[in-house]
Amino acid sequence: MKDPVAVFSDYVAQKGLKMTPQRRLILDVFLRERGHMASEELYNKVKAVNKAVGQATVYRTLKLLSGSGLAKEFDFGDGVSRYEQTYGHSHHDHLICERCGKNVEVVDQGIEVIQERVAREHGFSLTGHVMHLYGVCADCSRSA
Amino acid sequence: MKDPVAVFSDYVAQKGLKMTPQRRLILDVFLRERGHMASEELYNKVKAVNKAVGQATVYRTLKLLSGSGLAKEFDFGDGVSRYEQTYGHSHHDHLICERCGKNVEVVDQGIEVIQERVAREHGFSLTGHVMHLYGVCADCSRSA
DNA sequence: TTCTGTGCAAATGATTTGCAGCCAG
DNA sequence: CTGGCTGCAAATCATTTGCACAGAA
Repeated sequence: MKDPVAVFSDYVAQKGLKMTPQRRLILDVFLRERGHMASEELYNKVKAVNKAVGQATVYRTLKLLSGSGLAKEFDFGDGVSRYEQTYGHSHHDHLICERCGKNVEVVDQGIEVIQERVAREHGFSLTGHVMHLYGVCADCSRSA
Repeated sequence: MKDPVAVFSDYVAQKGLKMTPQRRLILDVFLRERGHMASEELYNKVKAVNKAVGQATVYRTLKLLSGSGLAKEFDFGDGVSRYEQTYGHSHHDHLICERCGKNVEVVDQGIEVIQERVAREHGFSLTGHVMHLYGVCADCSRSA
């Protein structure tokens, strides 16, 4: 399995685009992080390494990462787009606490199978899905 | 079962708010529609009846409808919030065609049950969920 | 009367885009 | 060289908010 940097280089090259130091830096910082990250968070972490990088570049690069398949864009319903790593990360859904915002990644094979079946029943071929379960986590319901 | 207008009146009264002609008009227009509607679409339809109604009032009223339980806010990932009627509509998930945007409402009891179980396993008490299945519909895959 | 609601316009906040110069291929 | 990049600031776009007046309870 190629390393993510190579995946990105290939994607960029194949699109006739260029590999720049900014893009490499943003990719590095992005890969170093776990979980979901908003563009602005990433921008701040990137600035910590190189203050000269512009916010627009981070936005533009995140789109490229998305296109290359290394990142996936998520929208949790607060007006901020978040991105999560998909490289070496298996698919998962989200279990979100409405009180504290805690975000747990979950997978259930049963759900995946049924989703496929539901789609097929309606003549759809499934390409992806987003499932967010909202609730109250143990900690929050205890301290309520 | 009370009619939706009564549900809204009660909600408004109980909150110490007032029932105004604008709110009634917006509610009427909203109820007359099927499917998912963005604030601006609703605003346009409302304006067709009464040009004097302001866009901000539509936004504000949609929030109230949401709070009253008559509407549910949805975010499909394009930066626009959409609302769908929940009155007399049972819960459902969405099956969305990536080519033509077709949006089919689906329910599967099996998924609902598993979702509950998954949440419980993580100590969460579930309050709601959003599930969007993305794929290509029969029509689009035929004409591809 | 007393607040709450409304329309309008200005304010927000995230994301995008135009531009002039820079640099990877 | 050349067309793609970058940083900056200005521009968008959906949504929110401040305000003075209007109107429901």
